[in-house]
Amino acid sequence: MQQERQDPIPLRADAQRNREQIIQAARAEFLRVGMDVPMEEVARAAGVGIATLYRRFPDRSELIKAVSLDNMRRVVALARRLEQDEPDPATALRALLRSVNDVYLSIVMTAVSAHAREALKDTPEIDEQRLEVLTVLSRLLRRAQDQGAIRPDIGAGDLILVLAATSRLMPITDDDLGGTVFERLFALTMDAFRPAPASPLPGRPVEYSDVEHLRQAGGLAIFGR
Amino acid sequence: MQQERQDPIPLRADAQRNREQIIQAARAEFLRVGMDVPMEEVARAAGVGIATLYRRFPDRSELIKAVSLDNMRRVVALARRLEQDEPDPATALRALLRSVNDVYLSIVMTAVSAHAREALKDTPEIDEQRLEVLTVLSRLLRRAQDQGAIRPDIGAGDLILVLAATSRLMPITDDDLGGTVFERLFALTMDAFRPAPASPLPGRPVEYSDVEHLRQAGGLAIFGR
DNA sequence: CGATTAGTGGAAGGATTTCCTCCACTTGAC
DNA sequence: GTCAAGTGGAGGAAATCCTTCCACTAATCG
Repeated sequence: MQQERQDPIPLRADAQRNREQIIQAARAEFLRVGMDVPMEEVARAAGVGIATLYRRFPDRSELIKAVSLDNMRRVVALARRLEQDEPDPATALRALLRSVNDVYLSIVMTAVSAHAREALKDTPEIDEQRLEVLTVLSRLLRRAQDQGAIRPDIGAGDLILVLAATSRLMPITDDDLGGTVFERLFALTMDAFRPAPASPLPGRPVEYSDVEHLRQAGGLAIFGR
Repeated sequence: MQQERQDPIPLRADAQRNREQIIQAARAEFLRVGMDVPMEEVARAAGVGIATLYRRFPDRSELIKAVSLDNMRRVVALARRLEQDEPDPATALRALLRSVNDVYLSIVMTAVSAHAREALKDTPEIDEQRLEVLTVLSRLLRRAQDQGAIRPDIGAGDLILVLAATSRLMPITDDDLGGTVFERLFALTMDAFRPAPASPLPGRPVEYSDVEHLRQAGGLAIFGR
């Protein structure tokens, strides 16, 4: 489960460390700039040379694939763990959404960026895992709504789109202020979902299929480019 | 006030029309892609040739300047009108925030993008107008809080950052679904600001100076690049 | 500790994107 | 109808980005 590959020549210790640093840096840069961030910026952020990056990931597609899979696995693991261990659906949902960026990367970014779509074209595992996350998310949402902890007039699509927007507020540096600000804004955003809404929302709850539809039409700025 | 310049040779009718189309298209592309969007994409979106764009705006800086000024003027006009005509501060504030993108472009984007900072370096009017918008925004917020219409534990900076994130949800095409979805998500976001918060927010209210500070540190993803 | 070989960084050439100018053609204004 | 302002798009210059190559470094193993 936790194993890396079948059993190719294991990486040397330093190479393994670099590989992980690259994935982590790439993830951050993808979120900060986009999936079209220059490879050299990724290398610099990871503190390695450009050649090291290319040796490990022969082209951008491979890097995107590795980052996406790594991210997906983390989200799915978290989602499963939460659904199993946390009896209160509202708490579980909030904890899941708390890793906004993972969820955003998992559900939206891998489905939106042209680079990502190309890179992940022949990787069905991605779609499976995305579906898994979506399923858990929807289930938690419904249960939280059933027991009155979340306003009833929203759908999973609403949640995802708000998340997608909020992910832009993720702190990049280790700056203290940045961390605090994110905590505040996340809490603030969550407050929008509490029950007894101030006013009914226009239209009907947005589902994930609507998000898909919007993406195909390039309907929202967040799907730009 | 409404006059275009001192009195250079007035543009021919079709040229004037094209100029306006270009500004409008550039604004949309800036929001969709960023201030580094290729000039040709702007031209295409405006339905004009690349040469026409360059004839009207000799380089990117001029275009950014024109778009920013146009946008600023609209926001300032709206802000003044609202403060004068709308007695209820909460309603006025909401109406102002309703043009998320104008406000976002005015306050954040012109202060963040490297291109924009370079282009607007010697245009003090921009800073004046931004200050004007900020002043009205802060005043409306405080008044709305004083009369209990908005939760007391937020500052203008919180508002601006949430706006900045929400602007990513702006509809791009004329798609009906996109419009509705934006309305929903805007209403949802506003609901986060209603009084009697579910839980107190961590930290202290974020002011605009904090936003500036964060920008300089590149502290949030939204300031990326 | 020394040999071996996977691993590394950065320079550099090639490919691609983007900028911007030029000019033959079109169209509004008078 | 004249003509100057205006237009589109081709194409060269410039910048950006991708990728390879190779001399050098440092884990690993005996």
